[in-house]
Amino acid sequence: MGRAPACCEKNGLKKGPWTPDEDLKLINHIQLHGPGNWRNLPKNAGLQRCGKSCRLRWTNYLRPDIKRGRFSFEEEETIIQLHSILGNKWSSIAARLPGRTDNEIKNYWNTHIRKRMLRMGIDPVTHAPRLDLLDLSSILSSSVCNPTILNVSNLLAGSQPLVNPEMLKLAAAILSLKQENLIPIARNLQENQIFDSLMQNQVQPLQLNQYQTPVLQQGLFSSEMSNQLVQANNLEGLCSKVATFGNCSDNSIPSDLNEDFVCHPNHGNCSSNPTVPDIQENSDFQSLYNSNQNFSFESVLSTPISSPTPMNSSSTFINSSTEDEKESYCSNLFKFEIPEGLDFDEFM
DNA sequence: AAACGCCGCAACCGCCGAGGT
DNA sequence: AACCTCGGCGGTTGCGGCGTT
Repeated sequence: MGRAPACCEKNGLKKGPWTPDEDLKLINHIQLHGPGNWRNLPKNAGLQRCGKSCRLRWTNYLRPDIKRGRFSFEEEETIIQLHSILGNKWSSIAARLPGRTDNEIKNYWNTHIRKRMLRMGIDPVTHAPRLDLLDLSSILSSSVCNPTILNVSNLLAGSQPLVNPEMLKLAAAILSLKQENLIPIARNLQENQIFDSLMQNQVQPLQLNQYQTPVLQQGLFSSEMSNQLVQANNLEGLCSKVATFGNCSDNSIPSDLNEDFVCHPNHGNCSSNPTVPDIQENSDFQSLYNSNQNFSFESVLSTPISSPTPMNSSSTFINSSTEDEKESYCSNLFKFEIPEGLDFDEFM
């Protein structure tokens, strides 16, 4: 696997995947002489590789302290939390996850977490709700508080609609519920501060880069950053509420909403409590985000890099769970899936 | 069974900063 | 100050496995 290194090709050095024999040579040499001096290592170890290739092979794969296998829930939680603070500083994130390499974390982020966040309507870069979803929140905010304001046809009119039509359907669904004397829901939404916080967000999108290393060094956890995480959580709550209602066989739901938002049949929450869905339902993934509200730098950064006790040592691993099961955490959390017809790239 | 397409991840690329001369 | 070497980092690529048609 992997690509052929240009430098190796130029120098007549071997390229591509490592063979077990090469691995053995590299391991034996490092066991005898230790890592380092990568430039001369290949020659001394009898390898037809460039030093850089040897170093990467060692640090990303052969190092004895590397932990293989699936990421635990605790690890995933830590990655997301740290990424919200550090951004794509994979080496810094890896330093807090004993046994994991920056490359492994980067890969896991790009292939699993990032995609899941997109599905959840969370921007994986800023960890804030997606802007198009914020548009929805502004519609809801104004219309729930002042129902005379909303004119759906105006929002969709013109060559460039103000909002994504799919989002508008969601808004229409909520307004429909409100008109069916479901005011408490709207009030509950407001109690979650979703409107205020999201409105702020809409005006000033989060610039997470400003919270990188300098903030870390100061040991501060920005309240604004915390708010962003909470806001993301709140938006999830909104989605949960809306989509849970969509799961009801209630005639108050516009038919076109049900067409586009596929609800999972196994949720069945509406039957037990059809009017006020509980956004605090058990969900590992939701608790993950909820935990951000209580997140402190100390809790993460206090773990020594070389700590003999991995931070997940006492946690419940979900290594045995399949990716589908992890996905189900999300679907349980939000009670809806983005319609397949929606092109995420279109919103990026 | 073969063809096709998607996905995960190992490995490379290119750039940068630190340290030495 | 300028240059060079080395190691590290984030971004990207593409092979191989696997599921689907």
